[in-house]
Amino acid sequence: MTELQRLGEGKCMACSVRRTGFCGSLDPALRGRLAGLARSQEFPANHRFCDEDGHPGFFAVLREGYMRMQRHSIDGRRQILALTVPGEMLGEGGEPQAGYGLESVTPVTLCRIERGALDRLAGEAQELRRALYAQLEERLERLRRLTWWLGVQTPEERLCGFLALACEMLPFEPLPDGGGVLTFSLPRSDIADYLNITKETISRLTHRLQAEGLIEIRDPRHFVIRDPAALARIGGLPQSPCAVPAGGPAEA
Amino acid sequence: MTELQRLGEGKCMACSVRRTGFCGSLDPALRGRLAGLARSQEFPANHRFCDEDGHPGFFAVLREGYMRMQRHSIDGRRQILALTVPGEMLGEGGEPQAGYGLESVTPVTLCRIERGALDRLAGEAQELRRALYAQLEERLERLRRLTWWLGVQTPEERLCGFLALACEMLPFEPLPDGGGVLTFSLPRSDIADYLNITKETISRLTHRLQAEGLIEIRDPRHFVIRDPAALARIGGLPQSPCAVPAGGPAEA
DNA sequence: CGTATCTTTGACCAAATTCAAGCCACGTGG
DNA sequence: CCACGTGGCTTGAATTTGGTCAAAGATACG
Repeated sequence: MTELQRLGEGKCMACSVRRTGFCGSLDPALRGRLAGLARSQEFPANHRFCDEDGHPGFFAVLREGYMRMQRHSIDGRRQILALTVPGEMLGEGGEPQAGYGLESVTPVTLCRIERGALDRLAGEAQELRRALYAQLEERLERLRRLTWWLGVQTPEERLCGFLALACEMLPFEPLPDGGGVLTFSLPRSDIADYLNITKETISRLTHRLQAEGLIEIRDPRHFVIRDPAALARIGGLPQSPCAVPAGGPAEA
Repeated sequence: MTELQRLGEGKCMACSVRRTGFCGSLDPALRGRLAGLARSQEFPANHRFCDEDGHPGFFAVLREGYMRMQRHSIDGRRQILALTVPGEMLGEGGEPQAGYGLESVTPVTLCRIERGALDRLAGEAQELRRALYAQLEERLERLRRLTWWLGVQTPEERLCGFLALACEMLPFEPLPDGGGVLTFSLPRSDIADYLNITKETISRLTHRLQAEGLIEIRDPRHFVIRDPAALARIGGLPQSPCAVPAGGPAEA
């Protein structure tokens, strides 16, 4: 009930992810009702939202920054099971989800809704239920892709697939002569623990891809990618790997 | 509308998975309504229900046998993303799920419901929606575990985890002096493609585990497992790895 | 008894990890 | 302005592990 941080219609109207991702999939009336329940909050990088012993009724839409959901083994090995980009929701399952930790990768801004209030609204609004279900299916699909990567793809294929996807999910500045510049805010270690390769291997592979002319390393955080589709092909992704809410028909 | 194969109340009453898994999670009245829509069908081993180009509105509960959901790469590598045991539902997502093939591992008996009829019933019965959502979450959780296995666990750890889980999901005949006999109907190659190791490695590992006294190989399809919990520990699983609908309290 | 299928075993090899050190950009403080 | 420390990235050499390939057992079934 902290009036201070209440989001309200005005701030929601101005939100950059309002028309994308989870919020974008709702109709304006419902989004308005949700906005009334939401509070915006900022957190620093590497903030631990909940540890691997489960987390409380947490639900939020990520407005800015990146988050990771991860798990550690006793001896320190880590697997990142999901990376969340702005516009996506967090805390999809109603369950405690013990065993997984949720942390910010970069500084983040969340649009947070109390679990109970969300559940009450979902109880009466079928559309919200459908949106939540759709997000859960999207999560499942992404996890299948990750499982596929980890299972049958070589490190090189995984990295290529990841780069191709990154062109659609991370900041990607198109260049006049084709392709674009991809900006990573994620450190190598997080990419490594997502794809289950070491950061050394990422380094070796990116430089090999550069030698093959597939990418160009501007600096460690900026890659020029001339042909994302070529990477997608190596990574074994379908032509348009990730459903981006842009309306243009895919070229045949 | 094939009256011949209609399940009806009687056959549903006699079904072995009626009180477990998906069906067991529904209340009797709803289960009765579903039974009216269901048809029982049998299929041979290795029957392809849908290939990797997507499948039509398929929904069923597996009554007997095992199924696998898998994906192939162009050069023949395969990843099994889910193994389905009796009592579980198939075709969880409403979506076409392009990219994944669904096949029987052994001869199977399905209790099949037409997608449209299921959706109509779900539209009016909140409880059914909840059950479907719960199954989707269960799928997500299992896939996370598989991702964890593939990502950070060694082949030995994966196999141990798999064996421990198998004690709860596959036929497990308790022995008087502790432990029990585990029966595999799955060929090594399917286990291998699920855990992403080769069948040769499975063979080497099982024999090593036998040498270490953790298991005893009766014959290729029957293992004696004295202490499933020990395997679960090696496999990095929580104490009671899989929620089995048996009511007994876990020992501390 | 032969055939087919599945499992087991052994020898060799490739690939990614590990470990170690070096590099670079950045911010701090003298 | 420059030394210095820090964190992240890169590079190299040695090592290990599980895969590949090939062939031999085992089992079921006609």
